[in-house]
Amino acid sequence: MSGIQEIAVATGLSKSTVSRALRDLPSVAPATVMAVRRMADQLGYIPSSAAAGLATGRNRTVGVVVPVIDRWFYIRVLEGIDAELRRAGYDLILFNLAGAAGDRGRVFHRSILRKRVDALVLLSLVFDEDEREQLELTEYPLLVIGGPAPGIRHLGIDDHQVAYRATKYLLDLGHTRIAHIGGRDEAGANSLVPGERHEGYLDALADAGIAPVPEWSPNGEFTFAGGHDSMARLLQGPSVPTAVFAASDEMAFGAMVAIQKAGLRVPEDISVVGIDGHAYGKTFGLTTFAQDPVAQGARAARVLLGEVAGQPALPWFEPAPVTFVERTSAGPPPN
Amino acid sequence: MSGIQEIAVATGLSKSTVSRALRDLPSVAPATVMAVRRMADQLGYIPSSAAAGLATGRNRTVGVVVPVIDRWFYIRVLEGIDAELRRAGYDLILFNLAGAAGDRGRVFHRSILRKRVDALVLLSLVFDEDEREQLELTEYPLLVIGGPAPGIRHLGIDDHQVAYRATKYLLDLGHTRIAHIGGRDEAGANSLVPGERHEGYLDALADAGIAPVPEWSPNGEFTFAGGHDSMARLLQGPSVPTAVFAASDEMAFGAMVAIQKAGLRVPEDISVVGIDGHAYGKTFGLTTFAQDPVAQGARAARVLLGEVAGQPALPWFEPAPVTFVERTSAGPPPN
DNA sequence: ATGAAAGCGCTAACAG
DNA sequence: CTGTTAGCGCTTTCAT
Repeated sequence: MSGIQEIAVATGLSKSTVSRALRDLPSVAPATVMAVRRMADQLGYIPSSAAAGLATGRNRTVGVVVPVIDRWFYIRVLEGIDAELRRAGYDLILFNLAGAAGDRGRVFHRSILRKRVDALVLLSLVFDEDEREQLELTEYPLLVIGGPAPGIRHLGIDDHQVAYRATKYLLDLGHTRIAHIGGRDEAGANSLVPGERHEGYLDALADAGIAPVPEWSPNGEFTFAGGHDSMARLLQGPSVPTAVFAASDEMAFGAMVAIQKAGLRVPEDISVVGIDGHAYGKTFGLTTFAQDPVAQGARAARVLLGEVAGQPALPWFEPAPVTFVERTSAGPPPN
Repeated sequence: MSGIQEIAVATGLSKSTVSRALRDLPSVAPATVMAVRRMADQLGYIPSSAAAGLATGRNRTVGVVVPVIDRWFYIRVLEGIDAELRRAGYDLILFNLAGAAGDRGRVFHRSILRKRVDALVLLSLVFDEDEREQLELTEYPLLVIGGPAPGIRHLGIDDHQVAYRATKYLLDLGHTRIAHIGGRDEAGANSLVPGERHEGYLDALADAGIAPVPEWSPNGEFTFAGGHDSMARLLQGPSVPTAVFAASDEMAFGAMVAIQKAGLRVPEDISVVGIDGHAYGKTFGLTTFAQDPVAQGARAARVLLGEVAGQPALPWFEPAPVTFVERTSAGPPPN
């Protein structure tokens, strides 16, 4: 049924040698390795990760904590992490805080901090004092992807800058009446991202000498429906903007749909730009500032894996690259 | 640093008692439990899942295998599974076959079958002889969610029936020129779902005495872009359908966008219905046949957890419920 | 290049 | 209600 032991007796070798052969450590005769190999899968040997983990203290597993999972960005990051982990023979344990029905604390203590993972990736999460302390107590390497997180190194784009660029792009096109569909605190994400992007927008406006219209910064909740509803409301306001900068592509799509529903055209009547590089962008013709979450995830996984293997910890990351993708959703303001 | 042992000496109890107290087994004096508890977190005790796993043979983990992750359905199912698992104190290991860069076999042997999970959920996957054999060799309970999978019990909607109903709905509205945007074999999914849905469509047409137009069953690849492109092509054909039944909501959205881009209206010029119950549906006004993947995932998790706990295995599942959601994307054919 | 022996940290009978 | 005694299956010095 199970066991390195069986292989040992079947081959007439010792457990140690079999163990070494199976992990192809040096100093095992090639012939021996062969024999062990053959016997192993002849017996249908399946290693016990628990036993190996107990013995080595390593679980060959990294945890990924997401605030919610049904968001384009998180999913792509997950893909990037997964691919890299898989390549290294590591498994990925997913912790979805949203699934915990508000019981974030329990997930934290009972699951995440359990000695089950060798490293941890936190997605767009900000932590309170207590949580941060807990995290620091953990021995393993960790990092945040997505938003800056006070006290923890983080990997991601420069949110403020990209928002500034996006707004500036609209400004340069001639727009002066620019709205920003952003978010507040994402469901449990407690992330700094929405704020950073809003600031970037505000700063670009300020640098252009334009006073922001308070009603023009609705909360799109970082969802398609939220973007749509925000735009619909904007369209009914006493004065309507000629351009919209959405803090995420999904919200931008929602806004575009709302604009079209209202019988207006993009970009002739209203221009729209987003941030992300969502797959739907091409079809929607959305002009956007694309980031590469898959690469970010892969990068994170590589760094973590390296550190688990003993490499010195990287204290911080340079900002992840952003690519401007010009399509057809933005143009000069009407008339 | 670690260990139940430390707590034992610190409290003057034995390892066993501490172990019992920590897991609140019966037959431990309440006072003892208290004492152990306090000492445990005073010492910052973190249990070793590897040790527990080795001792019990249980890992408190279930694996979920997805063909690709960036699909609405899989993500929702994942949420359902995760929530239920979390509640039971189980962890979820994610296996993304797409991430394996075609190396499906390796993921299979090196990871999935490793003795690391207590149960397995397979999403919309069909297996070849060899894989099925391997799966049967595993001791733990498993099931497929999504598509029927020969040889393995499966939980999901009745794909043929829902497709039949969707087509019938269009037929009853008076349409006779109905196209079907479906899929072939999803990227590595190797699923039976697309075929079943196509059959349902064909059968409904046949029952209505309508001969299908071969060109009207394009492959939308189950993606938004695929749905869009398929529809765009349909629109350029020598003859254009008055209604489209998309095998998934995402493809339906793509089709709607293509229709609008062509200057046509939904449903006045062309009706569209989908399958799924995607969150975007409300905004798009899509009439669809909604399923509840979160519930399916939760159900699966509950069943598996029960079986891990010793309950007898459920041999099969009744089809998951489908709810007809009538919105505004379908109406009678023009003129 | 291979073997022997001692654990890794916890659970599970079996006593008491 | 609590303690003792064995392991779970693998890795890892230390010998040989």
